[in-house]
Amino acid sequence: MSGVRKERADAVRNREAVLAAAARLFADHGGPERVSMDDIAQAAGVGKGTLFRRFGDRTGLVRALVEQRTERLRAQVVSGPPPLGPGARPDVRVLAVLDALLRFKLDNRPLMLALENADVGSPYQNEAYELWHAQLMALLAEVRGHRDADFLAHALLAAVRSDLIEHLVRAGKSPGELCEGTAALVRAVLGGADSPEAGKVEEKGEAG
Amino acid sequence: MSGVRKERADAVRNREAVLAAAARLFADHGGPERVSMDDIAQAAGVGKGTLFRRFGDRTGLVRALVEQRTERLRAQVVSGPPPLGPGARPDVRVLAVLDALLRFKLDNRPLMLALENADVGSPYQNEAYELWHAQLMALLAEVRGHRDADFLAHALLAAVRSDLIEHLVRAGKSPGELCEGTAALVRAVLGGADSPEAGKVEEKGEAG
DNA sequence: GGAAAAACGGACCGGCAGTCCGTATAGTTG
DNA sequence: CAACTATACGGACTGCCGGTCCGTTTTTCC
Repeated sequence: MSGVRKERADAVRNREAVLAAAARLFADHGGPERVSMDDIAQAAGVGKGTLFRRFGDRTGLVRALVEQRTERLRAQVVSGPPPLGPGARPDVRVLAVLDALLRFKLDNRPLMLALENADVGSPYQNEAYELWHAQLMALLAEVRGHRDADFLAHALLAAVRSDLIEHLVRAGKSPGELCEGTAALVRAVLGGADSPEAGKVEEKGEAG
Repeated sequence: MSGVRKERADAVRNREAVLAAAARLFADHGGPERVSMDDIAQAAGVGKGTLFRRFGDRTGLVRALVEQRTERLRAQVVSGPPPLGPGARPDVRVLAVLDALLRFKLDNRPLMLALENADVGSPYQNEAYELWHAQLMALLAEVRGHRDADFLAHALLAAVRSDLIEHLVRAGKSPGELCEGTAALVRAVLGGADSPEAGKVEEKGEAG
């Protein structure tokens, strides 16, 4: 009775080995473009054929890596506890989401930089982007109406793009400064109040 | 004394031929990564050696193209007539600059997209970026104080990045909608008022 | 007109993405 | 446990591309 055979154990092992090796090499070398597929295969301890059979091509590998990395964060936003997840006030949540995204990218700096630069237009081809955008747009609409919510959500996300973060960090900005800047942007977009009272979004951590 | 010889005529001719060919090919193929240097050389009617002697490598070629394209716009901002150039009120000028940048990128869509994606971090290695940023930061500081002006200037520029524009256009947005979105973002950042009434940039007394 | 500087061009080199297929192995069945 | 089959493995192989090198051609200057 041949139904569907399970995925072979060695295949699973190899796939994970490749993803792990790729993540490390991309991070080490600061960009997927700077690592050859041969190097990845060798570091993972598999043949080149295996690598390409699994992931199709370089882009496929990068995409798989993106999905693996963002899944955790996505889960937190979709169904985690407030303020990131549902339940918090929309204004609070906008800041929480942006802040989480920023911190996530700071924590995975070389990798996320590599991933967003995978190829032309890649940050916008990433499936996760749609999610962040839809989420932010809905929240913005709640806070300040539907007008321009679409574009403004894109603008907020653009402000935490990996290469901008990289640029600022290299220019000497501290993570705290970036968080503070992001918060200021969010405040401005949310309702304009620059003063804390109008839309006091409780300060999250960094700006302590 | 004959210390310096002039640049040879054929060198000038060839350099321009290469730049023109590269611009066209990049635009046609939607990205500098998708065009081989051989193709560029052939399209320009020069040998490969000539191409590399002039521009060093692919990056150098792209950079030269960027400079050539942005020079006009730069001149307008630095020393053109208001509202783009000096003389206009800072709040007006912020919008004018952003809007000009947006329109410029819309007009040169495939090329600018290609240029900004030249390689990792490229939009921020572009010399012109420093100019736009410094300009916007100064203007923002005038309007709303120095606090966060640095980051907010970056955020504004991030909102008109070529790949975002490309994404939005492909998603069906009209240029008008993009301008409108940009304007909304600028209003929010400038002083917070979103509705034309509630708190425009403050009182816009025309005659200062 | 002629010599030297400058530039030209395309053959050439090393390396890399992606393919192909003979071999090895996990899983299954009796 | 042994045989058997589907599945996966791996690395040799191919074609292409970025960048170099150097003999040849063009420009400039006197």
